[in-house]
Amino acid sequence: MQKTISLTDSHLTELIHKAGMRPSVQRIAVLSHIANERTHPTADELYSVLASKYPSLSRTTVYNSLHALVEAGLVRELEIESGNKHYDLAPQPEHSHFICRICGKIYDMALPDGLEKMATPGFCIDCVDLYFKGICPDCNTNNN
Amino acid sequence: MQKTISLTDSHLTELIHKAGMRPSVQRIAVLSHIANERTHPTADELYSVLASKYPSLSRTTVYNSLHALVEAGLVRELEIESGNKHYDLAPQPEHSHFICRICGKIYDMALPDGLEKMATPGFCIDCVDLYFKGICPDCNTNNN
DNA sequence: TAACAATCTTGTAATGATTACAAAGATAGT
DNA sequence: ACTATCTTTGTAATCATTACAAGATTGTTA
Repeated sequence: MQKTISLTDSHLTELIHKAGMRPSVQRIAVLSHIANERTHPTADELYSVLASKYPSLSRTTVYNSLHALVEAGLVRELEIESGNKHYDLAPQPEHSHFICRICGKIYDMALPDGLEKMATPGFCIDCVDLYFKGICPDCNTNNN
Repeated sequence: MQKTISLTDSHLTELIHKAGMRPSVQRIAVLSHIANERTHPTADELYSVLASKYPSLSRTTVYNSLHALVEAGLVRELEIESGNKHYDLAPQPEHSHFICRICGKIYDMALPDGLEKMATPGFCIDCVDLYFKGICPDCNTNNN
């Protein structure tokens, strides 16, 4: 089992504040879920989970918060699943992602250094996304 | 200037036929455009271009053709741009892709061998997608 | 070559994620 | 407390994609 470090709300508040945004309850909730659950949720998954805790929460607010957090560089958008954007905490070691075709779960994977050197000279690279697709160990076991 | 090899319609017909599908005019047109123009078009771009040549063409047919061609392994779906699937010819050397944030053009790039070995043991990888984003040489020059 | 069955195409309607927008609510600084 | 600014909320719109059913085309068989 992997040890996870929980980011407290006051720490997240500080991060949001430093990014020049107001640390609203909703933004903290969104960022906290992404940072501490590490499930790479979609906007809709975030809404479903948080709506029970914050009954007045609007889907639009989740989208607004995500956009603001991405803009601030605190959150990163994953385009690993067609038609559904997933979100991951940004300030952490660079890594790649794997999505299981059966259960849909997204896992963190290693990312080799210097991949951007693969690019043809003359191109200015500011973002590298490496996505793997296949079957995860859990689903592989269950289907045997 | 890069030398391009044109795939004739009769060759594409054969490819489609071998894949167990009927080589309809529409499918050949879609595959031919993807194979010979190499612009990594979206479904909508394909529709716009081909509709002038085939006035009765339906958007649904473009989607149907793309699905069938992807299913057959002749065409590959790129998820490099959020909310817009792009399409590329599949049977060609493995490569990665770069999208320019300014002009939106997609370029082919190298792909290092053995990337799937990055994955954590126990995972079964059947697909590797490497995407770069940034500014292309053309747009870099024009903005200086 | 006529006829049947299977496969494709087409157009329209539906879906689902995301965005636009305007009004109501909350916050920070004076 | 006051005011300007920022944020949330709900509804309506958008846009790519999919579902579906009817009509057209093709391949096969006789």
